[in-house]
Amino acid sequence: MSTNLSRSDAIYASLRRAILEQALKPGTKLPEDSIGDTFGVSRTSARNALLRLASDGLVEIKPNRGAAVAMPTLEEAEEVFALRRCLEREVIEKLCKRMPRDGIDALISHVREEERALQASSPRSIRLAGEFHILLAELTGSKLLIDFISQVVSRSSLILARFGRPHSAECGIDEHVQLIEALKEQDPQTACRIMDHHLHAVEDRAKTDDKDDGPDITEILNRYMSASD
Amino acid sequence: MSTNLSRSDAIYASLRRAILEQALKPGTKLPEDSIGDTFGVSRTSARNALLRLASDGLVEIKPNRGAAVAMPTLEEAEEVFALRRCLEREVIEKLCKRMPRDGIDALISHVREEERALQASSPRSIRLAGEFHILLAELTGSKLLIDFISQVVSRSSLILARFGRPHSAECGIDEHVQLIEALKEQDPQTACRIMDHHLHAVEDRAKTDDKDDGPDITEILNRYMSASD
DNA sequence: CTTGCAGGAATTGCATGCAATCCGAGGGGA
DNA sequence: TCCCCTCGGATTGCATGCAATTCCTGCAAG
Repeated sequence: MSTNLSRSDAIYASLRRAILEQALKPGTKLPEDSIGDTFGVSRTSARNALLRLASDGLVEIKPNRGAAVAMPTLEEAEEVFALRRCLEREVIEKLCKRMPRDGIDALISHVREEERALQASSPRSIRLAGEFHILLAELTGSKLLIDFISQVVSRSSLILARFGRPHSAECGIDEHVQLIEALKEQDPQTACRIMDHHLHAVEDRAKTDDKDDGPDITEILNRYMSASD
Repeated sequence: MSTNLSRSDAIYASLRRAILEQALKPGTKLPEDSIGDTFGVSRTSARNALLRLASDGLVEIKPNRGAAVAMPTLEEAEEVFALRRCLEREVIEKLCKRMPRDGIDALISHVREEERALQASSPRSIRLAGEFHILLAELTGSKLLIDFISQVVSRSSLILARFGRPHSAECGIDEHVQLIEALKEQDPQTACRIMDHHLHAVEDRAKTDDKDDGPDITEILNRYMSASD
């Protein structure tokens, strides 16, 4: 069966999307009760989802204090980007050695979708920009690498939500296109250079810019209850 | 207070140690009931601990089927070691650039403890060998790097438990000593070479060698209930 | 004006009960 | 003999109730 989605899975997915699309901003409190109520399930399932998000680094859970969307510090931001450079280099090297059939096509069509979302000013564009990098990792075929890249990309999104300019399209789409070109030519030097530049460009958007906590999470969550993409 | 250990924390720690010291072998089933009973808590807490172990990759949870100590495949093993080389290189580069005061001393004293445990044929030696690498990561000061290294090291232990020779001391302690020397000289070339060789030596112990499932987990767990090191 | 402290509201941590799910054993039919 | 189907055991998924913990508010003393 394809309906393998237990209730906590659905909540996990919805919350994750809401955070990655910056609908839930860093610092927003996420009480088990409210989440359970808005999704029509008990605290147990909500708690479960929050635990998983915490292990992804997307929410922080303080004992007896509750969960909240994680607020990465500038220090953590540096750690994330340093490690991300390391991991993305590994991805590029692997892909230059062996790019799966139809890999380039998949990348191109993803970038197309990014462009579409960006022109429509859809909040999806924020998430899609990150998922481009996850798609790169998926093409390597290494489950673990996919996992790790997903984590640093998610955390990067969070960092941009915390420090970046509001609603900045985190990734320059041109750079994605250039990267695809270098990968097609199996040129790891160029590809790494582009990637480094790309990540630096993202990193440099870190400007101190604090935002206050969001008030009504139920209102936001209602928009994210559907499991559709 | 230092007693910040909720019940599920204690269970998580105990199970983790038992797995890393290969007292619980890959494939061993871990029913929530049994664990809860042996630790004197309800299934809720046991479940919580199992969820965290699953996100570490140490146990696999199949929906409605229960949890079991993860059985990594040879394919996954390759992924783990490839990524581990990538991450450990990052650690070495960071440490050659900046080694914290007393870092070398900490490493030396850790190796001493490894030697002691090995001579005593204690099961701790298996875990300590892995923790040497975690200590290296800790010296970099990057929380995220510590986290990722911990994951690949844990998974490596699991792989050795599954495929390696029984009770092999996974890491050659001499190589740990050599690595410390290279770090002291701030020689990343040599350090990386040693590390690569070191990891290859570990990886090469992968010999197909299946073991049957362990019968009495309660008996094993009782030895791991204490939170002591 | 600041400081200390008690009371209460909010929230989680945990235990337990019940229903749902999955797998394997065993019987009946071809 | 082989296959399918049903039934039962085992185990989890989820909901709910209660106790424990934390923090915040307000008041009174210095």
